[in-house]
Amino acid sequence: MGTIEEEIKQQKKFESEHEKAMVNILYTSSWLHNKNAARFKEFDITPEQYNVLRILRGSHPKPLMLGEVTCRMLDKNSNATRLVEKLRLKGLVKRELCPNNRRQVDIVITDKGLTLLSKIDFTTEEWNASLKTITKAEAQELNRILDKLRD
Amino acid sequence: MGTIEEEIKQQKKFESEHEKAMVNILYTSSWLHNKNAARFKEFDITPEQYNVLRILRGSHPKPLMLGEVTCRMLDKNSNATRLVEKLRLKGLVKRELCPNNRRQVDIVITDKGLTLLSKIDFTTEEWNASLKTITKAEAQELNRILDKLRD
DNA sequence: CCTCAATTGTTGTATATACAAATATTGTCT
DNA sequence: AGACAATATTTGTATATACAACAATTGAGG
Repeated sequence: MGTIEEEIKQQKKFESEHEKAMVNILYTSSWLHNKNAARFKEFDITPEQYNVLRILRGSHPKPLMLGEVTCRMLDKNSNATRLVEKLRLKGLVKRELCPNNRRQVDIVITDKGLTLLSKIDFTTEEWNASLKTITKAEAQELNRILDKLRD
Repeated sequence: MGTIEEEIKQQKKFESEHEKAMVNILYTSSWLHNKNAARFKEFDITPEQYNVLRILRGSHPKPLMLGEVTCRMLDKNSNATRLVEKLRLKGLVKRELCPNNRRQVDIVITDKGLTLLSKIDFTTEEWNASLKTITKAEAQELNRILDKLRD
């Protein structure tokens, strides 16, 4: 591991710190995603499916309709219908037509889903430790700058 | 736009600044990717295809074999064979079997590809301006922290 | 009530990611 | 030369992303 230039064997210098920061965010995100995928592999779910389960646990036992799941997802353009269907086939969530509005579909995490998440929780400590190359103050500064970038 | 908690309508507080930073990187990366996709749409290429073209322009007129393209890509797991094939069908790159090692495939950007990139270059100023919500010093600090995180 | 726009979700198609198996070629060892 | 490991790429399959078209339901206004 090293600077972003080394990682992608950049031939020419970046034109600006801003361009370099953009590439660095995209690259680091891919790196994080791969680490997450490896982390969840033994539990037979993907990072995206984990994210949906976390969202549903956050509102449990209150169900969320599909649209509410979508707007809480990290990637707003992804297709909650199909992600939820994958989880349903694994028995981790339930789908129910909402009785008072038949356009809506209520989604609830099942006991099996909650159990899976609590198993994954046990691996969180190790996970957090792997991010401790930066200090808490640096993490705060990172959050501040990223929030400002999207402003 | 606002803090990452608002963006994803987080119900509970993040457990740590580190966890929040991870989510923030993934979220900001998705946000950047979407902005990039919109930027390249009028040129009928995707951000991933643009990245490959940039890599090939960087070594032009020297060809790169597929493996060299792969290791320079932002996402190392993506499949250069198929990305390059899409670009070839658009006439933006050429593929040639390497004469001195028939396992290798040499990839070169075409004149059409170079012309396309130079057209896109004209939009770069506007693009850079949109990242100027953060200062150069903040971009530097961001780069430093991201590099350290991956260490 | 009837029409029509808005809401909510589903489906189709193209692109890219993730990973493993398969293929062809080259270099090495005996 | 023959066997075999290493290299370079291709292909298959599953997952997810991006976007648009479609369908069903609801609510508002005449």
